[in-house]
Amino acid sequence: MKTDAGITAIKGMRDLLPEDTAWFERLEGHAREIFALYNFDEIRTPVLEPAELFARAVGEETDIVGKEMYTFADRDGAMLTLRPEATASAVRAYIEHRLWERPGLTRLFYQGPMFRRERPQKGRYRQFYQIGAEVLGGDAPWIDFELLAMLRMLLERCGIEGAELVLNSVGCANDRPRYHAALREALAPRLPQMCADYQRRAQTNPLRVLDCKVPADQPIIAALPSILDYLDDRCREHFAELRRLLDGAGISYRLDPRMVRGLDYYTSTAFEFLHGALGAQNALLGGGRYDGLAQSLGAPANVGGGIGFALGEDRFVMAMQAAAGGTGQPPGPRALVVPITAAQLPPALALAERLRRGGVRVEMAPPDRKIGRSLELAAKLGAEAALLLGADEVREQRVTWKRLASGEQEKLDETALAARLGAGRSA
RNA sequence: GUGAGUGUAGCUCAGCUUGGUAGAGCGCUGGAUUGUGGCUCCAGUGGCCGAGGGUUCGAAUCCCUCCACUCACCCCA
Repeated sequence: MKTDAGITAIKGMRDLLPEDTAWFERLEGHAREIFALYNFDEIRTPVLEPAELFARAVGEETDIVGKEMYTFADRDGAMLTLRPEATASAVRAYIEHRLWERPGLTRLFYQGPMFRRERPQKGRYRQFYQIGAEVLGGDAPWIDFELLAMLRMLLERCGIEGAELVLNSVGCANDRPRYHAALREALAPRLPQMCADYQRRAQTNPLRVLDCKVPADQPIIAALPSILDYLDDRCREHFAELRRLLDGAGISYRLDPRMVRGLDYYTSTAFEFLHGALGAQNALLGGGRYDGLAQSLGAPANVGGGIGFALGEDRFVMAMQAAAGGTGQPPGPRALVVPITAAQLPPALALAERLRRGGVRVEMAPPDRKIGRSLELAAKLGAEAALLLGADEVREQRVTWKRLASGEQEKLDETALAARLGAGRSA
């Protein structure tokens, strides 16, 4: 909607209204709870970073860096970028503050807005929200296992059913040259038949050819060699061990040797959770291992690897709403305080203050309206009770408590009222 | 960057084919006699019909241009 001044939110950026933020808060609450169980602590990094950070971490050849970043010159000429993802920032902070010197693994989670200048569509916005976590300082398969187990718990807690875990290993720096060579060789005779995009991509980033969705190309892609046949001993054993752990814990997944990730820093383990309720943007969350990223950002060679994930809150919330069968409403006040005339406004305000100190969510009705109007308002707000305060009540030092659902009412002193409002309530 | 669809009241939409002064439901405001609600009934509020141009006596309606939004491609969370 356009305002009189013609000012609207800019393309791809939206206002999250109370009925939306209620879902985001629910998701974030569940995530914080579960992250704590796995001993993750929160990190908050700046929304602005030096442009170079993402070029180095995410990769010059990626779509994100190549054409989707909000990058601009600061007043002093420094090139700044609105973060398109947070792993690079988390690892930058990990190095900058030498967190690897703290005991044990470093487990960090984050939450906040990310920015990518893409064409908006269902489940995709230019400002979107991610929750993610990173485990830094180790590369053992059981670390990968724990991260996936944690994600399973989060999906369960959020009531999301039918999410499919897709798993692959994309190999390490050791494997890539051999696999790329094999890919190029296999592709060479077929390349002229493939779409133009992928003819170019076969040179710049052969792995991404596997991502091609053009139907005509599918038979060609199906016949290409599998990355899994080109893993070195270490990568192969790492992946095999992870799969044993997952199988042992009853965590099911679909192995997809064609699944690759769009960020260059990924190595070995790569995964996605897909969900059907999201339209074409069906990736609910994604992540993987990125051994070597810390070194490429300046960490010493002895600093261990890392693994992490990011989930798209906007998409996750859609899946939660699909599972709950509706979009829902924010909770609303527990009680509406109704001063019957303006004379009772001060005592009504005082009553509301005392109730709030007691932990009750309270709304005030404007004074001097017909009582019927105020009760109607209470009903529409979803309040459990209306608290009527007129001249009689003030004189008697009591409040008329009325339960909206049943219509029953009673004049109570404030102790009894507090008990009535406090009994058996959860937020 | 490419393609398709849609723009009419705060919201969801009808009206457009076959041009004749702008509609419905919901919401909001008030009323149905005094300090008692959700239902019902009555009334009211609210729109340069996305913008600009053209055709016409007359355009929400037909034509052109632009813009915005949505979905999809691409890519990703």
